[in-house]
Amino acid sequence: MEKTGANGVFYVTTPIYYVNALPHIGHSYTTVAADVVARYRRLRGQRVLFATGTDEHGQKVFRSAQAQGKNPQAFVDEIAAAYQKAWKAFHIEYDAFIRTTNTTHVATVQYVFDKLRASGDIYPGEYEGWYCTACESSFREDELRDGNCPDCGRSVEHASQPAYFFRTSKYAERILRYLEDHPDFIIPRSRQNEVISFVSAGLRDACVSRRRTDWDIPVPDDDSQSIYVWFDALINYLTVAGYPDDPEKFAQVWPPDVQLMGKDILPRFHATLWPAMLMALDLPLPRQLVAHGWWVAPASDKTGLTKISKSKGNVIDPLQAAANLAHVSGADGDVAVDAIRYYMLREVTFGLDGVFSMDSVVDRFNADLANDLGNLLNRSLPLVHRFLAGCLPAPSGDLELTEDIEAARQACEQAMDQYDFSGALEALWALVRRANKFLDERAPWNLHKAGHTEAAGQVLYEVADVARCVALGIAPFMPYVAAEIWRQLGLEETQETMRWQDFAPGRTPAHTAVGEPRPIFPRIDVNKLQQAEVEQKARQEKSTEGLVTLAEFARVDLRAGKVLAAERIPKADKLLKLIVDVGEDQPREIVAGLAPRFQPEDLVGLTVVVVANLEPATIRGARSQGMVLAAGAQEPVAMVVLSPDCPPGTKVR
RNA sequence: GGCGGCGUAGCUCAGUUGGUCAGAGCGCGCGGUUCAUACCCGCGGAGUCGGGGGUUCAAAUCCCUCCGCCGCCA
Repeated sequence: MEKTGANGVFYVTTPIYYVNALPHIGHSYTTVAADVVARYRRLRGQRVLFATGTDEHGQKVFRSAQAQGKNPQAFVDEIAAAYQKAWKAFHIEYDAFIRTTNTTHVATVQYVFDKLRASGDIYPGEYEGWYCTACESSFREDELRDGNCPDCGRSVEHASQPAYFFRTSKYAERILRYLEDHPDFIIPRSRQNEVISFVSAGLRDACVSRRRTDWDIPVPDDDSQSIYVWFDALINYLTVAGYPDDPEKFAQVWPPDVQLMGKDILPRFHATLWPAMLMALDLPLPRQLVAHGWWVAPASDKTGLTKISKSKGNVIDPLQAAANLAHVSGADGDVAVDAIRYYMLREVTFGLDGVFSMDSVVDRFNADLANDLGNLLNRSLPLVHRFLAGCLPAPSGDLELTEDIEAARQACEQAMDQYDFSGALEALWALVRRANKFLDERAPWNLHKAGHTEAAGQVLYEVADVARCVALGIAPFMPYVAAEIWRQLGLEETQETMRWQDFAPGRTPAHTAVGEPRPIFPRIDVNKLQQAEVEQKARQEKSTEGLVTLAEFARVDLRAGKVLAAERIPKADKLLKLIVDVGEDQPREIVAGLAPRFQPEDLVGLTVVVVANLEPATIRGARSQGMVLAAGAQEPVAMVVLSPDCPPGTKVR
């Protein structure tokens, strides 16, 4: 059952993304990383199956469609198309885009369910608990927080009904043993340790069905039940591989070589439920699971980092960042997209959280791409035209950069094997720097002046040779840029000609006629950039004295919030501390100067209007994460109150 | 509350089993160079390796403790 060498397909997956929302930076990050892996493996000559897709079932999707007055299929079609469009813009080349509403997938899910029910791993039981429709998750009584969903804080529905369970518990021991026998199963190691302790605490059987609804996969032969969305979703990896109807394909593809994901869906799903399902099906487990961290926005108040979320108004759109980068640098749009791909994988060690800021994007672009790599080409290729009539010589004698090239390739391979993308890029840049230094040391311009044009030619050959190798190395990360470098070197840049095995010294064909050098990464003048920003700001402020634009007003995130609790702040006459549910994971703490007019008990239960993206502040030792609207110029006179049926989190505008 | 991790140059971070381990990149300063996108190359760190204590001939690296931060679980 183990796929092998010649026929083996390198199978890499991203999770399938829930269509309740449009693609955001987290999705992009995972998918870009998977694309880098896929491209790297293709470059190495391996057959690759790179699968991504969309997770389209569930009540939440159904309700979102309804809310927009669309039928659910049209709704999911639209969002799936949005994902595909985004991936295209990101230069992502997947081999399969799986949608859970595909009939083949539905059939696979039902097949698996049926098979496991027949084997006894899925058994009927009684579901007792609390269900959060927003999270599609059920909780035991003791897991609730203040009677609400522990994940999102929303209210939960009591549910007691027949349901099917999967015997996760039966496989806990085996999973634990597997983890211990395969120390590299989960990357990074720290996550593996977390999972080990998670599993050591024991696993509960998972409820894998729900009361039948209109937008999910029915349990075979039981119309009263439908299949739990996570159970449905995980099976996508099997569907893509051809399970169970295409055994030939399946034999070549299974198991996945690597499954990439955000750290949030590792322990409960991919590292436990998923392996247990595979064990129950008697299928091999994926070779490796790789969990990455979050991108966070720079904190405005220096108190730490803030997770990116719409409510905080700090959403980062990498495609927008690419557009901005193209604008401020004058770089080609495709180069800018590649530069953002480079940035995301170079800036932060894969696995850790990172700060995404335009400042650091500009820094990376200038320092790494424009100065180091771009300038290497730009200072060497013109010399080939000037001294050598545009034609590289044949290499002769010992190539001086041989060891540097080989060391870079090895370091790069090793890093890529461990999904250490920043390490791989670092290794390549050591080679870039070495080549820049080599040019300085050998000064071909001086050699030429002194009449040693042949020697100058050898130096330029070696530099071009390094550029060619570096282009191979960065090709998985910056496919457009790599091809452009090859074009400028006068090489044919096709999938057949660009091969990893040619990441070796002396493989640049003799007498290659180099192309026209053209700066790929136009350097950004940071001073001008800052000046432009300052001027623009000044202009804006001046022209709009006393008035706010619609866009400015739209920056104020007003939302309905339900006051869960209120209390006086000791030794403060005017302040009350409110706990307000604004429809997020956690209710917020808000300090408000309402005490002169209101008693805490006047406020509890009210649905008020909250400024959700106000800069947080610490007032009298309490952390205030927002502001509630009230009438009254100085002292509060009346609260701005919404009708009680308005759900917390509803946008107010 | 339980388990685990982190706190190293202005910034972001590397530092396997204790002994060239006090480092890299960025930024900054100086110098060189001028082929190049004011670039590149070289040189420059008086950093108590969070505080304190301990083990050792020797600790950023092991142990204890305190402070701060984070993750998973409850």
